[in-house]
Amino acid sequence: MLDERVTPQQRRRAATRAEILDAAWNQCRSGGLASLSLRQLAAAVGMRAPSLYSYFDSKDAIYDAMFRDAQEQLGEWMAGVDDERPVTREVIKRGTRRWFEFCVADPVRYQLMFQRVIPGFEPSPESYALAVERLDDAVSVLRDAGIADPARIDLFTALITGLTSQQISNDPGGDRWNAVLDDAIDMYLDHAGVLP
Amino acid sequence: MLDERVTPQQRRRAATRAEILDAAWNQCRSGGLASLSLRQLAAAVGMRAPSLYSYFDSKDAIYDAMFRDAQEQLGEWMAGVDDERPVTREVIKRGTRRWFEFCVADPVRYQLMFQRVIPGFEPSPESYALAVERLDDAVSVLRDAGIADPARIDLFTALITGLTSQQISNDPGGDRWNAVLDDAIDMYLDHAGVLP
DNA sequence: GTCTATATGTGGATAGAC
DNA sequence: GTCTATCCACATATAGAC
Repeated sequence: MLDERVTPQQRRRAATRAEILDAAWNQCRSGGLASLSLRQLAAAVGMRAPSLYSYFDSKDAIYDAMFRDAQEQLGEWMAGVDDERPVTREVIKRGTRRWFEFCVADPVRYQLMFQRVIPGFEPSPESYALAVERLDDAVSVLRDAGIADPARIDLFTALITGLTSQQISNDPGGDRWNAVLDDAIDMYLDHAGVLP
Repeated sequence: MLDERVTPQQRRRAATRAEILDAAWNQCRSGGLASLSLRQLAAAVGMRAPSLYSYFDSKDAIYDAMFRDAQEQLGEWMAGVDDERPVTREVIKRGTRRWFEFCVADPVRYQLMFQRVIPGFEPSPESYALAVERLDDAVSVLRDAGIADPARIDLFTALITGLTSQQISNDPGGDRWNAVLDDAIDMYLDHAGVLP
């Protein structure tokens, strides 16, 4: 933060990195997360494979950048949604639906964010911190709804991730579990005895 | 079924196949599903890689045999548990806990059975039929508990798989979500309005 | 600084000798 | 059935041209 000037070289470099990331997403969407190949990726942006190492230290660094990218997308997607107060049933349903939409819109992104699918890959602490922020937003909504018991919060995360991953795995493109979302929230809140 | 005699050669072959499968499970458990390497696998059973092709048509065929193996293990594990009648809350909780135990006991097995993690791999129709049988058992329990609405059943599968995968992903070896299981079943059955 | 060219070791898979 | 030899694609890393 000592020097915020951005040289043209840095701009160019960032643009190329973004282009590479974009191509990486496309490749993963069409063939699965693990199908990412540096040769094909380089070809997609008009390079040879070794040149990618000028922009990313390793293949895992690319995955990490994608992870971070996804978390930032989620942050923007949820902006303003988890802030609504007072918390009502409709607020919780709206937030959950919005999160659900984000996840089913891109199964590969969901895999990268929430499942450990790439053998050696773990997100860096900086990238992971973004994920923790999003979880904290959700926890804060539940707290303001009157739910503070950690076990009750664990039940919530299990319920929502279960609905989401079932939708992605067993009815991609459909809405079988989307149709159950509101009912699931009512079930949960009734059981918790809040927001009557 | 026209000729059920088993020659010594067939016995030997089946034994070797079983030995290969066992080694494959061990390799995946230590390095993740995707880490399976035919060279290492062959070495583990005292062969060279190409010899494996005498027993399995491809690497995916090995995954398929593992998938089938896992489904058969689940069938044995659940034998007698999903048959108890009349269905009470305790019966459902017991069945769910047993299924949960099976899943968390071997995360790699769970990944293979319920998540699509291997890029090209899909279970063969014959192997997948075993998975459908297990699901049918659970559905039959719910039906006999008075739950027939497909949407309600979808809610159940989402709830249980959510609890299980959260346990495996976020608290491996612990019992955070196991501790919520019974509460989750009560929540679900209360909401469904059955088995008061 | 960024690229091309190259080297090493890995992987799945096949052909053909025995 | 099992092996050797081989092929092709891959990730990773380094040397050197520009």
